[in-house]
Order: sequence, then C-alpha cells, then structure tokens
Amino acid sequence: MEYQFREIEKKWQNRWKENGAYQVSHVSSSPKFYVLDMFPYPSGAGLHVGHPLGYIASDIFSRYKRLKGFNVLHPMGYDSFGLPAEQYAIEHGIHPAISTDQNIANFRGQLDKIGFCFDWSREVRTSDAGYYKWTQWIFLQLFDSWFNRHERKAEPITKLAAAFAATGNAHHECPGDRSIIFSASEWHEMSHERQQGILMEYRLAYCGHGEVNWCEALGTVLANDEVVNGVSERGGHPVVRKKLRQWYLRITEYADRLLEGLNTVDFSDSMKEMQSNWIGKSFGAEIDFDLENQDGLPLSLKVYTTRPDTLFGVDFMVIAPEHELVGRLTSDGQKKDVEEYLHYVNSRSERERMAEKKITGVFSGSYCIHPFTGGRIPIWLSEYVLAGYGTGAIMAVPCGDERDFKFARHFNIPITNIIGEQYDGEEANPTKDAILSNSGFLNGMVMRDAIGLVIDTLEGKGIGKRRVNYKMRDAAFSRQRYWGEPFPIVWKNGVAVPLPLDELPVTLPEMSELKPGPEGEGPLGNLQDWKQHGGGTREVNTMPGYAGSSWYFLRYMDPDNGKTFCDRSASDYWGQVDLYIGGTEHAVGHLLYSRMWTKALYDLGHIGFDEPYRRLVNQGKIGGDSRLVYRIRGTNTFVSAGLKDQYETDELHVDVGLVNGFELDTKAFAKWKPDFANAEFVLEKEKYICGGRLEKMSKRYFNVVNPDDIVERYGADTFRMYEMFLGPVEQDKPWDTKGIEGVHRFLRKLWRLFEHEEKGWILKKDDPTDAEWKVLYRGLRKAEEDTERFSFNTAVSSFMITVNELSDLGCHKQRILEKLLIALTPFAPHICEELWHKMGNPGSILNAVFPTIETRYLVESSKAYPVAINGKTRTEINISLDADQKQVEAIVLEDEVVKKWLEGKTVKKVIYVRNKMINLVV
RNA sequence: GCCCGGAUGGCGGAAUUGGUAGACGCGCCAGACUCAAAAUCUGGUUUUCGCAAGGAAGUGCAGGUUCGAUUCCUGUUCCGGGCACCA
Repeated sequence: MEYQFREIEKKWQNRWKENGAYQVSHVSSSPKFYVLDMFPYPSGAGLHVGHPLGYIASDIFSRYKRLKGFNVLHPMGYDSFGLPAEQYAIEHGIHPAISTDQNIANFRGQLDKIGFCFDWSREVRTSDAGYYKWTQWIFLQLFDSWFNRHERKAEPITKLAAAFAATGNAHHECPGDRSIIFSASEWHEMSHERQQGILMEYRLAYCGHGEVNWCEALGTVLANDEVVNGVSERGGHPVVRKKLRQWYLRITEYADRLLEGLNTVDFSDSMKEMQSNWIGKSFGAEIDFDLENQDGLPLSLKVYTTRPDTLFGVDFMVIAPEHELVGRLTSDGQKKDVEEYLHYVNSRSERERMAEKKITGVFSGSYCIHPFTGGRIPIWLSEYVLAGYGTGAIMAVPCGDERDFKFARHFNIPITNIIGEQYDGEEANPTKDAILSNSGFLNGMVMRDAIGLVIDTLEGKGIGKRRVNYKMRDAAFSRQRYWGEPFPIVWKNGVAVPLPLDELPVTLPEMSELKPGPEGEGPLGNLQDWKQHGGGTREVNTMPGYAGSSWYFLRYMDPDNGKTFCDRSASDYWGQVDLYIGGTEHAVGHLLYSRMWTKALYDLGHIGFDEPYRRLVNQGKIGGDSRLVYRIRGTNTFVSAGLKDQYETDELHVDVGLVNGFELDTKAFAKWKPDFANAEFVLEKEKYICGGRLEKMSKRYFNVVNPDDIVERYGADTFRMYEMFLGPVEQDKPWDTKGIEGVHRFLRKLWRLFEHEEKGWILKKDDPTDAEWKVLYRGLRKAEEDTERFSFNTAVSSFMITVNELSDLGCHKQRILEKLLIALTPFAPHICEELWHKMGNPGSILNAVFPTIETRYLVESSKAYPVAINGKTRTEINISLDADQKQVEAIVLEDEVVKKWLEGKTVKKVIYVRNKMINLVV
C-alpha cells in the first residue's frame, strides 16, 4: 500500500476529536506551557495559504512541548467585532452577527483540515455576550481606577476621592489638566457634577474630546485607511477633522512601566525598539515666552523642547494650526492668510501632514520676546507641529534642526548660528557636542553640558520647567460604530454613571439598518427607546477592536466562567503566555494595549503577573506570485510574454489556478470569464507564457492560493511541512505551489522505510548499527535544536537528510524508525500516528516521549580540515581532533597540494582553529 | 517624513559565536526502469576560462577592520512593513 494521506488524515482527525486529544486542564502536576496565536479576525475572504503560517509554527511548537512533558495550553478563538462586518452589513443588508457566524464556520472548516491541536473547548468570540460582559467589566475596572504616581500603580478611584476630601489634590497632580488645583475645603464646596468632572480627569478610562476624520456626506467618522487623499474611500466625499466627545484609556500613565517591562520580556530588539519609539520618552524643558503684545493680559507661549541648550539659536516659533492661541495671536493683517491656511490644514489627515515633504506655513503676525536677549521672535503656524505632542508649540532653531532649517530657508527667515564652524550654512547640524557661541551666558560651553544650566536658570526665573514628555498619547477608546461592545455607562446630568455588575452584559441591541446616528453618534444613537435607561441616557458609542483582544489570553484559561472573567486558580496556573506568535503589524497597537490592561488588572489584584507575553515571535507574510497576460490594445488577442514587446499591450492579472508554472491553460482561460470566450492567442513555441510578479496575496490579483486545495491534493502533513520549509517563520516569502512536491516526496519516502510497494511491510526488529544510530541522532539533535530556536525550515531539511541517509543505508529497523516518528510528530502528526499504530504501538504518539539523544554515537575523532593559503581554501586534510598546533603544522606542511602552493614562498604563520579550519599566511 | 525590517545560484532558502558560501528542496539537464507515460531511482547543475587537470570571480553597491567577512564597522541604493478609527 502506498501512503494514503486522505484516509489517514481524516481517520486521525476524527479519532483525536472523539478522544478529546487536545483538551487540557489547569489541574495538572505537569509544568505548564502556554502557546498563543494572535487573535484572528474572521474575514469573509477566508484563509489563504499565508494565514496559517504562524498557526502551523505554534502548533508544531505546542506538540513538541507536549512530547517534552509539558501541559500545553493552545487555544484559538475569534476577534469577531470589527469594521468590515459592519461595512458588509451596510452594503449587503446582512446583519454582522450573521455574516460573522458564517465567516467563523468557514474559517473553522479551513483550520480543521490542517490538523491543528487547538483545544476548541476553550474557543472564545469577542462578540459573544458571555465574553464581552467581561470586556465591559474590565472597562469599568479601568473607569473606577486612577494611576497613583507615587505608588506607580492603579488604585480604586474611591481612594483618590478620599485623598481629595482630606488634602485636596496637592499631592496628586491632575494628569488630564495640570491647571486643576484645589484644596480639601474647595473640594467639599464643589457640586457633585464638578467633583465627578474632576475625577474624570484622573480615571484610567475617561471621557474627553478628540479629533476624528469626519465625513459630513456619510455622516460618520472614518478610519485613517478609509480616507484617501483627503476624501472618503467610499464615495469620494470630503473629510475634515472634527472634535467629538470620545472615551480614552489613560495609557500615558503607564508609559514608564510599559518601557521598563520591555526588559523583562523576550521580544525581538526591533519590536522593543518600535514600542519604545512609540512611547517616545524624551527629556527636556517647557519654556514660557512672553508675548510682545500683551493686550493688558499677561500671556505667554509655552513651548516644549528637548534642546534648551539651543535657546539662543531661536529664530522663530511654530505653533500647531490647532493651537488654542491661534485666534489670539493672529494679527488683523494676517487674518486672511491664516484662515486660508487653517482651511487647507483641516482637509488633511494627520498622516498626510507628517509624511509631507512640502513646506507649508503662515505667519501669525505676532511676536514673542526672548527671555534673555529681549529680541522679537516671530510666531508662525505650520502643520509640521502637531497639537497633540508636547505643548503644540516649538521654538525653532534652524542651525540645529533639519525641519526648522528647511522652514527658515523656505520663508527666508534669517538664521542665527550658535555653533560656530559646526554649522556650514548648507544644512542643520543636530550635534550636542559643539561649543556654543552667540549664546549669552552659555558662550564657550559644550551644548550637552549647557542643557542642565539653562533649565536651572529658567526654573530660577520661573519661566521654565524640567519636563519629561511622551510621544504616546492616550488611546482613543470609543468608536461611532455599531459592531462593537456597548459601554456599560449611563449619562445623568453630564455625569457618566457606571452600570452595576448585575446589569452586565449590556447587550448590543438588534438593529436592522446601521445608518449613523445624529450629531456624529454611531448607529445606536438612533435607538431612542434603548437610549433611555435608568433615569439617564446610555452611552451610544461602542468600544474599539482592541478592547476584546486586550485580554482574550486570560479568558482562554477559564472560558466558561460566568462568575468572573478568569478564576484566579486558572490564571495562577497558566500564567503568562510563554510563546506568542503573530505579525509585526501589531507591534505597537495591540501589544501595548494588552500590556497596559494586564498591568492594570495586576495592580488591582485580579491576576498575579503584569506582563502578558513572555516571548513574542513575529511571523512573516507569504506573498502571492501573480500571473499576467498581455492583451493587444483594442483587441481580444493575447500575446505570450516573450513577444509582448512587439505590440502595444495592456497587462491583466490572470487566476494562478489557470496557469501551470508560467504556461497558461488557454482553454481554461477562455472559460474563465465571458469576455475571454473568444480570446485569441499569439503563442511562442506552441505555448502561451505568462508574466510573473510577486505581490500581496489578494483576491484582486487572482493570486490567492487556498489551503483547502493544497490539503486536498497533498494532505495536511505535506502542507504543514511545506509552509515551514519555505523559509524562516519570521521572514516574508513568496508562495510557490510547485515546490511542495519535494516535501510530499519526503513523506512518501518516509513511508517506504516501513512499507515496500511489492514486499509490503518491511519493518525489522534487528539491532541497529552504530552508523544507523549516528544518522538518527545527528538528525534528531539538529531537528531538536532547530525547533527550540524556531528554525523550522532547517528542522524539516534535517528530517529530509535523515530519511535520505536511512534509505541509503537500507535501514528499516523499528528501534530507529519509532524514534524518528516521535520527533517528526509535531510536524506531520497524521502520518506519524498512522505508522505508530501500524507498528503495533498502543496509545497515541501524541503522548509519546521525545527521544533522548545518545551523544556517544555522535563523537568524532577526526575532522577533514579545510586548508587555506592566504585565506583561499586549497585542499582538505583529515587530522585527528586531538592534534596540537605543532602536529598540525607538521602534517600540513608535508601535504603535496600544500607544498605545490608554497613553492618559492615562506610560511609566516599557521593559523589553526580546532575543529574549524587551518590557514597558512605566506 | 519618521520608525522597523530585508537584499546570497534560474527559484525558496542554508551557513547557530568571524572560519570550507550555496545544506535541503524546487526547476532544469542526462541516464535507468517502461510499449509509452506517470511514479520511482542514479548522476549533474553559482558564473566564467579550460578537452581535462586546474584556475579566476562571486553573498544589492562603494569602502574599511581582520590571517580570514554573507557575518563586524562606515556610507549608499533598492524593496517590504508600521505610523494611533482595518484588524
């Protein structure tokens, strides 16, 4: 019998399901290991071969750890709230709940065919009320908390209110608004509403106002990627920035802990760097510049700078177009220009503003006064200064800052040089090591050393302050959408009142039509009856996609618990995720949010660890290999790729399923679309050859390869191994269906070690030879090392080498092959289980023990050393590993080939690195 | 624009700590088996010069460090990802 993968895989998938082979419990005496894949969004497009890449890697690792004796938690579920389902509902009139269920069923069917070891009894869906009840509950935990900066942790808000009643807020600077300062007696005199307003400025989940992409024509808020070139992607309507009431998470309070936590986790350096850049901690100063024209009121412009040492190089100020003083600073003469500029800026997204190379700006007409020189400094507006960062105003030092320099050049603003020869007048020099000149009391100092002195001096004069700043902003936590978690909040007299636990979950009400609500509200705003609740008005925004995904790793530990989000005994046992696999696209957003939620839950005593993911591995993407055909313009004639330059052609994507390698199946092509039914072809060598291009795997390029088809043709084991064999998990790589044959041949070759086509079952009980043991253990050692370091592609190749060598040796011995099978199980579980049983083993190979490598078979006594002369390898000499420098020199210099190369030259030095190489320097 | 990656044969990739560049697989070429095909097996396959033996060049590009660099350093080009309401 040949290798019948279809029957084998079906049989074992059913058997494993019946036996609950993948169900685990936290009541166990084995050490735990938690392997998690990033929460998938069940998209309607279904899986293509790129999606399971990370799942296969994590599946292999889970199975491997199980063979190593660990109790492995490996769950899967769905991040099933999200914009696409809502969009689909709007366009097709199908309720998101229905399309989501369909998508999930689809998704699950595709996953099942690949033979994953997920414990499906733990499946969670963020859109299930049983799940989002606890998302809402955690939100209320955050709402009911504030961040105590002295303790550096979250605490119940009641503790803060008690502190206010006792001592006012003198010890607890208001993070939302630093200008809020009050005493205990003032606190007592405040109205309830005012008190709640102040507490809101402290809460970890709070309500404030923020700018969104507003599309008047659609009556809705748009995501950045729904905005293209300043207009909506749907319909091309104008989009402007608009301020709306929004919920936020005060993640900025956790900035330092998020930064420090990076030292305790095993993420790639680039990942850590991306996160710390996002947090963007910087040290500098806030400086107040008096305005020239005070208009009777003392008024100053507050700027933030990381380079106070350059204070004497300030040639102008730049404020963000949204800065609160814009109106006040605009002179009558400049009014028209400023208004025009604001209109222009308002039409641009933040991303466009940051990416813009073009220099834009406008003079406000006002000046401020340099605190030391008394000079007049013009105040400009420009979009390169963002309102959300620092104070929304900068002091521009063109000789030291590239953007300031370009701005000054563009608007002909004279540049002051404070760094002497270090500034060449051609470009800015951001050095900190220059000696200052033209800098008053700083003259002669090295810039680096002047920073502290400037700040001290400014603080002494009361016009500046040392300030740590973060680029990270508080995370917007509300969406004007339907398909998300409703907030468990009711508004009464402008005060947000949390609903009690027994009213959770606040279920998402049924709606037949998802059109935007009034005044920028989401669809829920249309439900007048639902809105009225408990003597107030419900919050009608919903939570964003990352709400449910910020804590799902906890719910997997205890998915059915109706009393709490996750029982402490479960979270204490499973603890941190030991291995988290997902794409780099989540580098900042999702990972920072879930890290913050974990820290807050830890602070409040709900879990026992404050970092969710111990180790993170980023999988790469699999690209599509598109096929192109060339239609002669204005005709229905297609010309083969090699001849296309002889014609004027248009390039069209053709479905990769209609192409074998590069050769088009012209008959299938004619049937593909009605337009092509009468297509004619200009062939080369009797064939139509397509063009090729590597690009994203996407329906629109017709280059999507469905894993179902591959599994049907080659089996899940082949598919799994091939995905790994393609290259390093972390790397992006193109898909090439042709290459899969090699892996499939490998599995057939493995099968033939057990069963001969004609002779039948040929397994022998004989004792293996040393050579056979050596082949086995060398292969297993490599496979084990490679698996440990996530190098699955080389692990697969080491299995190939092992099977090739065992075949060459004619080894059909049970004692060798059963060890090989166990080690291969994580990669190809079905075939291994089948052969394991055919060998007569009781029980499942899933529960076998990973073989111990017997190193005594691997000891080498000599090595074929490469011998190089001046770094160029000339020959190879077999020398004992015990040889010392002298012996090696003697052997090498006697060698015929070496002698030939040394003719007429003297050997200066012999470099001998044991077990590596020998190099003669002549 | 800012941040993070990447670049090695015809193709995917290997080389784990600075030590034989191209493992393994695809593709291609030749051969065996076969009426034939498929499957399978055997050999070859970086480029270039050479009948061969053998030589030269070679890891995006330009330099540097070193006995020795795909690996470390400096500069540079191109490609991919992220940039806060896609998830």
